[in-house]
Amino acid sequence: MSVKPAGGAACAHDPAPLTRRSRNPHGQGGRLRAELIAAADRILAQTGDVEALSLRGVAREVGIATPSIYLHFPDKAALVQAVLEARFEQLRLAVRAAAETHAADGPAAQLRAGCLAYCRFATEHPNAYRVLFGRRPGRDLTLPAKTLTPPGGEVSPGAASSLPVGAEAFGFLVDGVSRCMAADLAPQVDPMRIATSVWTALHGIVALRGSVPHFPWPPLEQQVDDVLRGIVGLRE
Amino acid sequence: MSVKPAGGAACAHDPAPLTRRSRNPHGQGGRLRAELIAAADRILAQTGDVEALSLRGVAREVGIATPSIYLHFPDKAALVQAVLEARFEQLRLAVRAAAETHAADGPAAQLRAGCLAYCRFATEHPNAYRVLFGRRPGRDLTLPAKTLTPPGGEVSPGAASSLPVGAEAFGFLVDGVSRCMAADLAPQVDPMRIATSVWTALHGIVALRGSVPHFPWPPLEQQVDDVLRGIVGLRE
DNA sequence: TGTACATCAGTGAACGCGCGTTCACTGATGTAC
DNA sequence: TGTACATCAGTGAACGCGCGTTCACTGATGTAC
Repeated sequence: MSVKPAGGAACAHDPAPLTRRSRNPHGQGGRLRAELIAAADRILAQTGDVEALSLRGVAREVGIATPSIYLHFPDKAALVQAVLEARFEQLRLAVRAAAETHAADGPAAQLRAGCLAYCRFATEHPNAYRVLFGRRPGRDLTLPAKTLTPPGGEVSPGAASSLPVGAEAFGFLVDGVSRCMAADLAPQVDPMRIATSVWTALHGIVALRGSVPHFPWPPLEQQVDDVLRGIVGLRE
Repeated sequence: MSVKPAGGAACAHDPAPLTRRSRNPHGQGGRLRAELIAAADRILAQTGDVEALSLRGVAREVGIATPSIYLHFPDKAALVQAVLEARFEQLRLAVRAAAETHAADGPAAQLRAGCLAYCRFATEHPNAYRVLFGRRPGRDLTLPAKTLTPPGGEVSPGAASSLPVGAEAFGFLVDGVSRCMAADLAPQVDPMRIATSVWTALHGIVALRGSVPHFPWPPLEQQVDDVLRGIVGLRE
């Protein structure tokens, strides 16, 4: 007595729905929207490829008919954009939480905690990170603009308006670097310039780990500390 | 009198061939192989997406019927692999040429030239670079193993055997760092560890430029010099 | 020198597939009277 | 309290498309006799 999908004889057009979802009550149709984002996020976490995401695959994962997606998103790009926004928000929250947790430990420890949180998000969710920062830009998908005015920032309004949501996390980084300089824990140089090089260094550390996993990578903490010493100039 | 593709009435199945290629003479069939690699390379340079490359697109670009590709490659993966090998070779040659050109200028200048050549290749061919180092690994495509034994290397044979061809370029990097240390231009630390952090730093510098082009990036040379000072410890 | 034949480079049509999207429809839940 | 109706959440079938790959075929070039 094997458990079979409801429906018995499978429809030839779309594969048999593995589990038939129960319909949402009136006024709660919006729930499906969240389920769709979560399902697409799950699929992207496995493939890491935005282009390879298919609406039919998402519908299969959720257990609905494909056209039902159009009740909540006008097209595929809108669904993908919603997923990216959700992931950027997760990254932002992870970095902020780490920084707040170490607020009492001094600017250097706080900066280190934020950097490590960024790297851990990337290494623990490599495909999600790739989707956020490994895309070629200007293709079908663009992210919504959010304001970014980093302290001491040289970001022109025009440039900032097209920055991804993750730019807020970059603001944390500039802040952290500035505080270390203010506390005389690091040489006083343009914090924006230093933060930029820290960001690229961290990105390189985690991105190459994802692309060349068989390389004998040193411990993440060691590389991050090397960056904080070498680029920011943190003593200790 | 507009110039029309030969054939007049277009076939409905494959789009009309825009230019009809003249057939290769006997014994020269291999020429098409090179043309196919070049065409696929051209397409990838525009899209930067290995998954989005299609045999039909390549055939269109070259001006042949799609099945002709199978005379030279057993399947799509083989063609893509050939393209990647060609691109890796270009990167390797670019870095080596830069290093050789500056051989007489001392180890520091030579290392700097190699690093800049690596970054220039990446920024001048962003999509090609993305194809080489931005892929998620272990998907359908894997690169052929080539031996890598960097001086002072800690790369185990098992790990090295799965490294991409570009690993030879990494060998140049370890060499360059070692020579700077030997000439007492930089602190004597494990050159493999330093070279690894330089590689990730350079990768971050160029990869993020490709993914977030609207960011107010500082000049490439400045960031590279910051890395050589901060990570390698080059004085001056 | 002529001719039958083999080889080589490449073609045209077709296959089955998964895709995004559209369309007319269903059927349960709530609401006005 | 009963009932006609509107709303809401979701469905099933179909569309046209581009894809990788297979198959039997073509037609020019070279070669053996």
